Amino acid sequence: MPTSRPMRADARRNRETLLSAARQAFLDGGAEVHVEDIARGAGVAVGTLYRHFETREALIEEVWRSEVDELCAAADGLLDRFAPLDALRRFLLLLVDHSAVGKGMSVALESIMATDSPVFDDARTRMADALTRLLDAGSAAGTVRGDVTGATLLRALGGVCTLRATEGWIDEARQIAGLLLDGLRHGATHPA
Amino acid sequence: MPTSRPMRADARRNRETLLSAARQAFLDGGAEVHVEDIARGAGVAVGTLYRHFETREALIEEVWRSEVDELCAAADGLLDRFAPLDALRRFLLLLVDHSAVGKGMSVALESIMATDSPVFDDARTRMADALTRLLDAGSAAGTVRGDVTGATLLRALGGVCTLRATEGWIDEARQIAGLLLDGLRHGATHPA
Amino acid sequence: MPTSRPMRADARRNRETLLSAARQAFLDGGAEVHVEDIARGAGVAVGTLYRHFETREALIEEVWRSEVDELCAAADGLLDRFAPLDALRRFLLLLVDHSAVGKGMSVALESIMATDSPVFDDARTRMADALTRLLDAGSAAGTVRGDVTGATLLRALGGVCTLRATEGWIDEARQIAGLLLDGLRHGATHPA
Amino acid sequence: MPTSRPMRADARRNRETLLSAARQAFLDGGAEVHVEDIARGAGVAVGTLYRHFETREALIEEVWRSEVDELCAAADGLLDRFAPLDALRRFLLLLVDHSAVGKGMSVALESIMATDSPVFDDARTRMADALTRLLDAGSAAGTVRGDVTGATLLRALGGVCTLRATEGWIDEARQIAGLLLDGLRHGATHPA
DNA sequence: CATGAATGAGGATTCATTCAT
DNA sequence: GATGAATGAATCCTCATTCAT
Repeated sequence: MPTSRPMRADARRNRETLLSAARQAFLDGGAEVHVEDIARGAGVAVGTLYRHFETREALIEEVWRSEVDELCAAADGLLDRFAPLDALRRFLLLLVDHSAVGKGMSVALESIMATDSPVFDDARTRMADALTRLLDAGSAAGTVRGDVTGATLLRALGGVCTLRATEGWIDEARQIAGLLLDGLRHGATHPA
Repeated sequence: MPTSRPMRADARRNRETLLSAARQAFLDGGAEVHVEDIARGAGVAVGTLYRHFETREALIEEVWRSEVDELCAAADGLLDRFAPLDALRRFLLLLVDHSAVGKGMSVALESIMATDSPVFDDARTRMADALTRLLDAGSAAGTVRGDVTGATLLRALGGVCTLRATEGWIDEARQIAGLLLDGLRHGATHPA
Repeated sequence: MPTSRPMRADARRNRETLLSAARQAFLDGGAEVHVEDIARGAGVAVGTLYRHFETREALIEEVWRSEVDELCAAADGLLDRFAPLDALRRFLLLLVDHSAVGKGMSVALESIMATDSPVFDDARTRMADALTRLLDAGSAAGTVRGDVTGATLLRALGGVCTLRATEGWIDEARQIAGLLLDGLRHGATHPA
Repeated sequence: MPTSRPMRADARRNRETLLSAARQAFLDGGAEVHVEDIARGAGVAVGTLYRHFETREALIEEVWRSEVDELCAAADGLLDRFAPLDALRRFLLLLVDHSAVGKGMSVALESIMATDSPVFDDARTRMADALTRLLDAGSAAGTVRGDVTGATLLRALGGVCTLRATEGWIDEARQIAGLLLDGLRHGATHPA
């Protein structure tokens, strides 16, 4: 009886479905989603939800973790392939798109930033670190001002993701990203 | 609450105390404060709270309205006394200070932006309008780019106010305000 | 606003009713009574129960405490008025009657003895102390053997109270009390 | 479970293991053990548990039955080899030891006595009958008072078995057994 | 047969709101 | 008018039992 036998196929599927349902529920109804709703949204009973996630909080945390994982990886990937400023721009737009396709990032970001619960310390730190890497690269290249930290930019991104199915929000979000990018270029030593 | 009969002095005092207590409670405990706590904070019983405010939502709305009134008035006052770009800068810093002195603006803004509940439509619209007046003045003067709406800037301000007693958040908030301001100047026809 | 204004008449009445209902519920259904049942039994809603008692456990504890208070007081009263051995005999019979009139003592005793939860340490200790006083008096008078502690007698009393609406249980309980009493006299220095 | 086909060796082994695990679980955690825990303790999955026992209750009943079988057999064995009063004394001490060696008797007895569920009627009756045989023998020999029934003594034994890993409980249990024995001798026609 | 994932009724607790005092 | 006790729907979580793999 190995401690971690590979999860049964249907169980893994349910786990994924639950995570998706939770993401969707966050998008639809904000942060105070009810476990019953998530379960119903995934087409399973609450018991199943609790088999996969210790508590409501644990599920929420997991949703965030996966979102953050994805984004951090993207940030590093962009840095490998593009010039720093361009990587930064693309990352901000990625954030917008990420929110757009309903991946739940908007709520994630919002919660990560709006709370100081230790539960999200990790997510916050990793996001801030990813942003710091982008900013530092730009700063080293002289195309981004050097006095803004990843943590600060993370806060500033709130507006990009704080949206709720408003008409035309995508263009709005892109414009905000553009504003911040212009602001970051403003004091650079080698203005692009 | 018939307009005809003026409210008794103690009743009016209770009303004000309740509004203050609610503001303070929002600051201390986020948005999901309990009515009991607000009432206790005001030194009255829940029954008294309900005499003055139809529902919990009505009280919250009222708190927001007064915050927004104050800020909108400030925006117009600044426009009267300063050049548009300067007025905009001062307004952004005012927002930061407003949050700083515990006036509850941060939570207000957050809620106004993060919800699309019709309850806050009014507050949202008035805030956006105030910002639009500031932006339009700058745009007319050629010191602010002309393609950003008040509604968009309102969203972008989320990061300025989304803070929770973090060490050094004031400097962070000011820096974000600065970033946005620089971004807004970037495409202006007459760069300052 | 004095910290402890005397409780309103109807509130006090509800509190008492709830305690009675809880006692009755314990008698009827053992220790795993449901809060809803207790509340219904008292003719109030669960919310009222929770206004008076922090948690289910707190209510149970309170029931026990009042039962134990009553019995300990009785023990001391008997010692004042009767010779030690007689006081002991009367106390044991009192225990039987106490169970008989549905005061819930049986379940109380059972729970007190069958658990080592710190919640009941106090109740256990006070009961044991009361019994020790009775035994010591008898021992000093030479009518009760001197090597049995109150704690041990408390355990031995389990059988007196462990009963569930059996036909003829009162006589049975009295007989058990008699057996123990005879056992306690057996090694006395001055057999009665 | 048709009697016709003998149970497979591994199936029988699982059944035994489950009974042991249940006994142990009762000892460790009281009466409200969870089926999952029992199954885990036996190293099998719940499904296997349910293959062997219709319901949780059925398993519990089975545990009790085997305990009671063992004790009743012991009672009769003692009567064959010792004088009635001696047999009774030894039986009471056996009960103590039985509890001591973790055979689960304490919980069994407790449950048998503390419930009037028809589920345990059988166990209760057989235990009472065994005690009655011991008492009757003593009564016939004139060394035990004749007016106490096995059922009553069964109830009185509660205190002997109601124990939870208390320091020094064995001596306490033996002393209680001694008290009861002395009480039973007290009114005998031929006091020992 | 064994496994352990899924079910879902049931139970404890919270809190906005009402209403007797 | 003020008080704070009572209400009860709503929510999170548990666990005996079933059933697909």
